[in-house]
Amino acid sequence: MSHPVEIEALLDEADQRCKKRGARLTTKRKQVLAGLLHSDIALSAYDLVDYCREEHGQAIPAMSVYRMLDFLQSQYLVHKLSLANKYVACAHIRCDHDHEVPQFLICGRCQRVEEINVPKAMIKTLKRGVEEVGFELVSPQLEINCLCKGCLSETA
Amino acid sequence: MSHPVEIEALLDEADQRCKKRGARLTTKRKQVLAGLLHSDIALSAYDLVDYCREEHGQAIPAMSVYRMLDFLQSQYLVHKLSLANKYVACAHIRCDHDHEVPQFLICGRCQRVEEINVPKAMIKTLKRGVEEVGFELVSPQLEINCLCKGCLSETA
DNA sequence: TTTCGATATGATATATTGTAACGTTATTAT
DNA sequence: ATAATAACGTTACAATATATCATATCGAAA
Repeated sequence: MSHPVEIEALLDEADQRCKKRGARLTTKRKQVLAGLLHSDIALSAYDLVDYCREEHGQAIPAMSVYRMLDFLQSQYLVHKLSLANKYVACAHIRCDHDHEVPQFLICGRCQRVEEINVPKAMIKTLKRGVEEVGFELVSPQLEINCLCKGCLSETA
Repeated sequence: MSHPVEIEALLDEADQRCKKRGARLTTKRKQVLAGLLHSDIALSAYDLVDYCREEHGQAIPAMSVYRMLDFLQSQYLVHKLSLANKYVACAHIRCDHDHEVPQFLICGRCQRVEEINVPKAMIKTLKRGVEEVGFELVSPQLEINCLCKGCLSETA
Protein backbone atom coordinates (compact mmCIF):
# COMPACT_ATOMS: atom_id res chain seq x y z
CA MET A 1 0.00 0.00 0.00
CA SER A 2 2.64 2.50 1.04
CA HIS A 3 6.41 2.66 1.26
CA PRO A 4 7.96 1.38 4.49
CA VAL A 5 9.05 4.86 5.50
CA GLU A 6 5.58 6.17 4.87
CA ILE A 7 4.13 3.40 6.99
CA GLU A 8 6.40 4.27 9.90
CA ALA A 9 5.22 7.85 9.66
CA LEU A 10 1.61 6.78 9.61
CA LEU A 11 2.09 4.58 12.64
CA ASP A 12 3.62 7.51 14.49
CA GLU A 13 0.75 9.68 13.43
CA ALA A 14 -1.71 7.08 14.67
CA ASP A 15 0.16 6.90 17.94
CA GLN A 16 -0.17 10.65 18.40
CA ARG A 17 -3.85 10.58 17.68
CA CYS A 18 -4.47 7.84 20.19
CA LYS A 19 -2.53 9.67 22.88
CA LYS A 20 -4.56 12.79 22.25
CA ARG A 21 -7.69 10.83 22.99
CA GLY A 22 -6.20 9.17 26.01
CA ALA A 23 -6.01 5.81 24.29
CA ARG A 24 -3.01 3.53 23.98
CA LEU A 25 -1.69 2.18 20.74
CA THR A 26 0.15 -0.79 22.20
CA THR A 27 2.80 -2.80 20.39
CA LYS A 28 0.38 -5.47 19.30
CA ARG A 29 -2.29 -3.05 18.25
CA LYS A 30 0.37 -1.32 16.25
CA GLN A 31 1.36 -4.61 14.62
CA VAL A 32 -2.20 -5.24 13.56
CA LEU A 33 -2.48 -1.75 12.14
CA ALA A 34 0.88 -2.20 10.40
CA GLY A 35 -0.42 -5.38 8.82
CA LEU A 36 -3.28 -3.49 7.29
CA LEU A 37 -1.04 -0.63 6.19
CA HIS A 38 1.32 -3.05 4.45
CA SER A 39 -1.45 -4.66 2.50
CA ASP A 40 -3.14 -3.19 -0.50
CA ILE A 41 -6.01 -5.59 -0.17
CA ALA A 42 -8.48 -5.97 2.66
CA LEU A 43 -7.51 -8.58 5.24
CA SER A 44 -9.58 -10.80 7.46
CA ALA A 45 -8.97 -11.04 11.19
CA TYR A 46 -7.38 -14.43 10.59
CA ASP A 47 -5.16 -13.06 7.83
CA LEU A 48 -3.89 -10.63 10.44
CA VAL A 49 -3.24 -13.43 12.90
CA ASP A 50 -1.03 -15.01 10.23
CA TYR A 51 0.65 -11.72 9.44
CA CYS A 52 1.59 -11.11 13.06
CA ARG A 53 2.94 -14.61 13.46
CA GLU A 54 4.97 -14.51 10.25
CA GLU A 55 6.24 -10.95 10.35
CA HIS A 56 6.67 -10.40 14.04
CA GLY A 57 6.76 -13.89 15.52
CA GLN A 58 3.79 -12.82 17.63
CA ALA A 59 1.16 -15.50 18.03
CA ILE A 60 -1.78 -13.26 18.81
CA PRO A 61 -5.01 -15.19 19.33
CA ALA A 62 -7.82 -14.46 16.90
CA MET A 63 -9.93 -13.29 19.79
CA SER A 64 -7.41 -10.61 20.61
CA VAL A 65 -7.07 -9.54 17.01
CA TYR A 66 -10.80 -8.92 16.97
CA ARG A 67 -10.49 -6.78 20.04
CA MET A 68 -7.59 -4.88 18.56
CA LEU A 69 -9.61 -4.31 15.43
CA ASP A 70 -12.46 -3.01 17.57
CA PHE A 71 -10.06 -0.67 19.26
CA LEU A 72 -8.59 0.55 15.99
CA GLN A 73 -12.08 1.15 14.66
CA SER A 74 -12.99 3.13 17.74
CA GLN A 75 -9.96 5.30 17.03
CA TYR A 76 -10.97 5.79 13.42
CA LEU A 77 -7.83 4.09 12.22
CA VAL A 78 -9.45 1.07 10.67
CA HIS A 79 -12.68 0.30 8.84
CA LYS A 80 -14.54 -2.93 8.62
CA LEU A 81 -15.82 -3.86 5.19
CA SER A 82 -18.99 -5.85 5.69
CA LEU A 83 -19.16 -6.64 2.03
CA ALA A 84 -16.12 -8.83 2.40
CA ASN A 85 -15.91 -9.40 6.15
CA LYS A 86 -12.49 -7.87 5.99
CA TYR A 87 -10.64 -4.90 7.36
CA VAL A 88 -8.63 -2.02 5.95
CA ALA A 89 -6.58 0.77 7.40
CA CYS A 90 -8.16 4.15 7.01
CA ALA A 91 -6.46 5.92 4.15
CA HIS A 92 -6.70 9.28 5.86
CA ILE A 93 -5.01 8.74 9.14
CA ARG A 94 -3.36 12.12 8.80
CA CYS A 95 -6.29 14.36 8.02
CA ASP A 96 -9.53 14.66 9.93
CA HIS A 97 -11.70 14.21 6.85
CA ASP A 98 -14.56 16.08 8.38
CA HIS A 99 -15.19 17.77 5.06
CA GLU A 100 -15.78 14.77 2.89
CA VAL A 101 -16.98 11.27 3.45
CA PRO A 102 -14.84 8.26 2.67
CA GLN A 103 -16.37 5.56 0.53
CA PHE A 104 -14.89 2.18 -0.14
CA LEU A 105 -14.49 0.63 -3.52
CA ILE A 106 -14.00 -3.08 -3.14
CA CYS A 107 -12.87 -5.23 -6.01
CA GLY A 108 -15.13 -8.25 -5.84
CA ARG A 109 -12.49 -10.33 -7.50
CA CYS A 110 -9.16 -9.64 -5.82
CA GLN A 111 -10.33 -7.72 -2.76
CA ARG A 112 -8.23 -4.70 -3.66
CA VAL A 113 -9.64 -1.66 -1.91
CA GLU A 114 -9.63 1.99 -2.86
CA GLU A 115 -10.98 4.74 -0.68
CA ILE A 116 -12.56 7.71 -2.39
CA ASN A 117 -14.35 10.78 -1.17
CA VAL A 118 -17.66 11.99 -2.44
CA PRO A 119 -18.92 15.53 -2.22
CA LYS A 120 -20.82 16.48 0.87
CA ALA A 121 -23.75 17.55 -1.27
CA MET A 122 -24.28 13.97 -2.30
CA ILE A 123 -24.39 12.84 1.26
CA LYS A 124 -26.92 15.54 2.00
CA THR A 125 -29.16 14.24 -0.75
CA LEU A 126 -28.83 10.78 0.66
CA LYS A 127 -29.55 11.98 4.17
CA ARG A 128 -32.69 13.71 3.00
CA GLY A 129 -33.95 10.54 1.30
CA VAL A 130 -33.25 8.55 4.43
CA GLU A 131 -35.10 10.95 6.67
CA GLU A 132 -38.11 10.97 4.38
CA VAL A 133 -38.82 7.38 5.36
CA GLY A 134 -38.27 8.04 9.03
CA PHE A 135 -34.76 6.68 9.34
CA GLU A 136 -31.67 8.40 10.62
CA LEU A 137 -28.25 8.03 9.08
CA VAL A 138 -25.76 6.47 11.48
CA SER A 139 -22.83 6.53 9.16
CA PRO A 140 -22.87 7.65 5.58
CA GLN A 141 -19.96 5.38 4.87
CA LEU A 142 -20.65 3.19 1.92
CA GLU A 143 -19.18 0.02 0.54
CA ILE A 144 -19.32 -0.19 -3.17
CA ASN A 145 -19.04 -3.40 -5.10
CA CYS A 146 -16.57 -2.85 -7.95
CA LEU A 147 -13.97 -4.39 -10.18
CA CYS A 148 -10.48 -2.95 -10.25
CA LYS A 149 -8.49 -2.09 -13.34
CA GLY A 150 -6.40 -5.23 -13.19
CA CYS A 151 -9.28 -7.64 -12.84
CA LEU A 152 -11.20 -5.78 -15.53
CA SER A 153 -8.44 -6.29 -18.07
CA GLU A 154 -8.04 -9.95 -17.13
CA THR A 155 -11.73 -10.57 -17.59
CA ALA A 156 -11.83 -8.82 -20.95
CA MET B 1 -44.39 -6.39 5.49
CA SER B 2 -47.45 -6.76 3.27
CA HIS B 3 -50.98 -8.06 3.58
CA PRO B 4 -51.43 -11.78 2.86
CA VAL B 5 -53.37 -11.03 -0.32
CA GLU B 6 -50.65 -8.72 -1.49
CA ILE B 7 -48.06 -11.38 -0.81
CA GLU B 8 -49.93 -13.93 -2.90
CA ALA B 9 -50.00 -11.46 -5.75
CA LEU B 10 -46.29 -10.80 -5.41
CA LEU B 11 -45.54 -14.51 -5.44
CA ASP B 12 -47.56 -14.91 -8.62
CA GLU B 13 -45.73 -11.98 -10.13
CA ALA B 14 -42.42 -13.56 -9.19
CA ASP B 15 -43.56 -16.82 -10.74
CA GLN B 16 -44.34 -15.09 -14.02
CA ARG B 17 -41.00 -13.37 -14.08
CA CYS B 18 -39.14 -16.61 -13.52
CA LYS B 19 -41.08 -18.35 -16.26
CA LYS B 20 -40.25 -15.56 -18.66
CA ARG B 21 -36.59 -16.18 -18.03
CA GLY B 22 -36.95 -19.94 -18.30
CA ALA B 23 -36.34 -20.42 -14.60
CA ARG B 24 -38.46 -22.37 -12.16
CA LEU B 25 -39.85 -20.95 -8.96
CA THR B 26 -40.35 -24.27 -7.21
CA THR B 27 -42.53 -24.76 -4.14
CA LYS B 28 -39.63 -24.55 -1.75
CA ARG B 29 -38.07 -21.58 -3.44
CA LYS B 30 -41.43 -19.93 -3.20
CA GLN B 31 -41.62 -20.74 0.50
CA VAL B 32 -38.30 -19.11 1.11
CA LEU B 33 -39.37 -16.03 -0.82
CA ALA B 34 -42.66 -15.99 1.06
CA GLY B 35 -40.74 -16.04 4.33
CA LEU B 36 -38.92 -12.90 3.33
CA LEU B 37 -42.08 -11.24 2.07
CA HIS B 38 -43.85 -11.94 5.35
CA SER B 39 -41.10 -10.37 7.38
CA ASP B 40 -40.49 -6.68 7.78
CA ILE B 41 -37.01 -7.30 9.02
CA ALA B 42 -34.10 -8.93 7.25
CA LEU B 43 -33.74 -12.65 7.92
CA SER B 44 -30.72 -14.91 8.01
CA ALA B 45 -30.60 -18.16 6.07
CA TYR B 46 -31.08 -20.01 9.32
CA ASP B 47 -34.06 -17.86 10.24
CA LEU B 48 -35.57 -19.01 6.97
CA VAL B 49 -34.88 -22.63 7.79
CA ASP B 50 -36.90 -22.11 10.95
CA TYR B 51 -39.64 -20.26 9.11
CA CYS B 52 -40.10 -23.07 6.60
CA ARG B 53 -40.21 -25.68 9.32
CA GLU B 54 -42.68 -23.75 11.45
CA GLU B 55 -44.96 -22.34 8.78
CA HIS B 56 -44.89 -25.09 6.19
CA GLY B 57 -43.66 -28.12 8.08
CA GLN B 58 -40.83 -28.26 5.56
CA ALA B 59 -37.47 -29.18 7.04
CA ILE B 60 -35.28 -27.63 4.38
CA PRO B 61 -31.54 -28.02 5.09
CA ALA B 62 -29.58 -24.81 5.50
CA MET B 63 -27.48 -25.80 2.52
CA SER B 64 -30.58 -25.81 0.33
CA VAL B 65 -31.81 -22.52 1.69
CA TYR B 66 -28.53 -20.95 0.68
CA ARG B 67 -28.95 -22.35 -2.80
CA MET B 68 -32.50 -21.09 -2.97
CA LEU B 69 -31.35 -17.68 -1.87
CA ASP B 70 -28.72 -17.75 -4.61
CA PHE B 71 -31.40 -18.60 -7.11
CA LEU B 72 -33.71 -15.86 -5.88
CA GLN B 73 -30.89 -13.37 -6.08
CA SER B 74 -30.12 -14.43 -9.62
CA GLN B 75 -33.76 -13.69 -10.45
CA TYR B 76 -33.55 -10.27 -8.81
CA LEU B 77 -36.19 -11.26 -6.28
CA VAL B 78 -33.99 -11.12 -3.21
CA HIS B 79 -31.07 -9.06 -2.00
CA LYS B 80 -28.35 -10.01 0.38
CA LEU B 81 -27.46 -7.40 2.97
CA SER B 82 -23.79 -7.86 3.75
CA LEU B 83 -23.97 -5.34 6.53
CA ALA B 84 -26.10 -7.74 8.50
CA ASN B 85 -25.45 -11.07 6.78
CA LYS B 86 -29.16 -11.26 6.17
CA TYR B 87 -31.58 -11.34 3.29
CA VAL B 88 -34.59 -9.33 2.16
CA ALA B 89 -37.15 -9.64 -0.59
CA CYS B 90 -36.79 -7.02 -3.27
CA ALA B 91 -39.39 -4.37 -2.64
CA HIS B 92 -39.94 -3.82 -6.34
CA ILE B 93 -40.80 -7.24 -7.67
CA ARG B 94 -43.47 -5.71 -9.85
CA CYS B 95 -41.58 -2.94 -11.59
CA ASP B 96 -38.28 -3.21 -13.40
CA HIS B 97 -36.68 -0.31 -11.55
CA ASP B 98 -34.34 0.44 -14.36
CA HIS B 99 -34.86 4.11 -13.76
CA GLU B 100 -33.70 4.37 -10.21
CA VAL B 101 -31.38 2.42 -7.99
CA PRO B 102 -32.56 0.77 -4.81
CA GLN B 103 -30.63 1.48 -1.65
CA PHE B 104 -31.07 -0.29 1.63
CA LEU B 105 -31.50 1.40 4.94
CA ILE B 106 -30.73 -1.05 7.68
CA CYS B 107 -31.60 -0.32 11.27
CA GLY B 108 -28.53 -1.36 13.17
CA ARG B 109 -30.63 -1.99 16.22
CA CYS B 110 -33.66 -4.00 15.19
CA GLN B 111 -32.68 -5.02 11.66
CA ARG B 112 -35.70 -3.36 10.15
CA VAL B 113 -35.05 -2.64 6.51
CA GLU B 114 -36.35 0.07 4.24
CA GLU B 115 -35.60 0.27 0.56
CA ILE B 116 -35.35 3.73 -0.98
CA ASN B 117 -34.44 4.98 -4.39
CA VAL B 118 -31.95 7.69 -5.12
CA PRO B 119 -31.85 9.84 -8.21
CA LYS B 120 -29.87 8.53 -11.13
CA ALA B 121 -27.82 11.72 -11.13
CA MET B 122 -26.36 10.76 -7.81
CA ILE B 123 -25.33 7.39 -9.11
CA LYS B 124 -23.70 9.07 -12.06
CA THR B 125 -21.63 11.23 -9.74
CA LEU B 126 -20.62 8.16 -7.84
CA LYS B 127 -19.76 6.30 -11.02
CA ARG B 128 -17.55 9.13 -12.16
CA GLY B 129 -15.66 9.14 -8.88
CA VAL B 130 -15.19 5.41 -9.09
CA GLU B 131 -13.84 5.53 -12.61
CA GLU B 132 -11.41 8.28 -11.72
CA VAL B 133 -9.45 5.81 -9.64
CA GLY B 134 -9.62 3.11 -12.29
CA PHE B 135 -12.42 1.04 -10.84
CA GLU B 136 -15.64 -0.01 -12.45
CA LEU B 137 -18.97 -0.07 -10.68
CA VAL B 138 -20.40 -3.59 -10.51
CA SER B 139 -23.54 -2.68 -8.66
CA PRO B 140 -24.40 0.72 -7.33
CA GLN B 141 -26.55 -0.87 -4.71
CA LEU B 142 -25.67 0.45 -1.32
CA GLU B 143 -26.27 -0.63 2.21
CA ILE B 144 -26.66 2.21 4.60
CA ASN B 145 -26.23 1.90 8.29
CA CYS B 146 -29.18 3.64 9.98
CA LEU B 147 -31.49 3.73 12.95
CA CYS B 148 -35.23 3.47 12.42
CA LYS B 149 -37.85 5.73 13.93
CA GLY B 150 -38.82 3.23 16.61
CA CYS B 151 -35.31 2.58 17.83
CA LEU B 152 -34.51 6.27 17.71
CA SER B 153 -37.33 7.13 20.09
CA GLU B 154 -36.42 4.29 22.43
CA THR B 155 -32.85 5.45 22.62
CA ALA B 156 -33.86 9.05 23.28
C1' DT C 1 -43.71 -43.82 -22.56
C1' DT C 2 -39.36 -44.47 -21.41
C1' DT C 3 -34.98 -43.05 -20.80
C1' DC C 4 -31.65 -39.62 -20.57
C1' DG C 5 -29.73 -35.20 -19.44
C1' DA C 6 -30.28 -31.20 -16.76
C1' DT C 7 -31.77 -29.09 -12.81
C1' DA C 8 -33.05 -29.19 -8.03
C1' DT C 9 -32.57 -30.93 -3.57
C1' DG C 10 -30.56 -33.76 0.27
C1' DA C 11 -26.87 -35.24 3.43
C1' DT C 12 -22.64 -34.68 5.55
C1' DA C 13 -18.68 -32.51 6.65
C1' DT C 14 -16.12 -28.62 7.39
C1' DA C 15 -14.52 -23.82 6.74
C1' DT C 16 -14.94 -19.11 8.09
C1' DT C 17 -16.27 -15.40 10.90
C1' DG C 18 -17.36 -13.78 15.25
C1' DT C 19 -18.72 -13.59 20.55
C1' DA C 20 -19.22 -14.84 25.51
C1' DA C 21 -17.20 -15.48 29.73
C1' DC C 22 -13.71 -15.46 32.74
C1' DG C 23 -8.90 -15.41 34.23
C1' DT C 24 -4.25 -13.37 34.02
C1' DT C 25 -0.90 -9.81 33.09
C1' DA C 26 0.56 -5.23 32.45
C1' DT C 27 0.03 0.03 33.14
C1' DT C 28 -1.24 3.92 35.38
C1' DA C 29 -2.25 6.86 39.01
C1' DT C 30 -2.26 7.66 43.72
C1' DA D 1 4.04 0.04 46.67
C1' DT D 2 -0.44 -0.87 45.72
C1' DA D 3 -5.02 -0.55 44.10
C1' DA D 4 -7.69 0.32 40.04
C1' DT D 5 -8.08 -0.06 35.32
C1' DA D 6 -7.00 -1.53 30.83
C1' DA D 7 -5.04 -4.99 27.84
C1' DC D 8 -4.48 -9.52 26.66
C1' DG D 9 -4.95 -14.76 26.94
C1' DT D 10 -7.68 -19.10 26.98
C1' DT D 11 -11.40 -21.84 26.18
C1' DA D 12 -15.58 -22.78 24.47
C1' DC D 13 -18.95 -22.07 21.25
C1' DA D 14 -22.39 -19.57 18.10
C1' DA D 15 -23.50 -18.01 13.58
C1' DT D 16 -22.71 -17.84 8.78
C1' DA D 17 -21.31 -20.14 4.70
C1' DT D 18 -19.21 -23.45 1.29
C1' DA D 19 -17.47 -28.00 -0.65
C1' DT D 20 -18.59 -32.37 -2.12
C1' DC D 21 -20.99 -36.12 -3.40
C1' DA D 22 -25.46 -38.53 -3.51
C1' DT D 23 -30.33 -38.66 -4.76
C1' DA D 24 -34.60 -37.06 -6.66
C1' DT D 25 -37.39 -34.73 -9.99
C1' DC D 26 -38.66 -32.62 -14.25
C1' DG D 27 -38.81 -32.05 -19.28
C1' DA D 28 -37.59 -33.14 -23.70
C1' DA D 29 -36.22 -36.40 -27.23
C1' DA D 30 -36.10 -41.15 -28.87
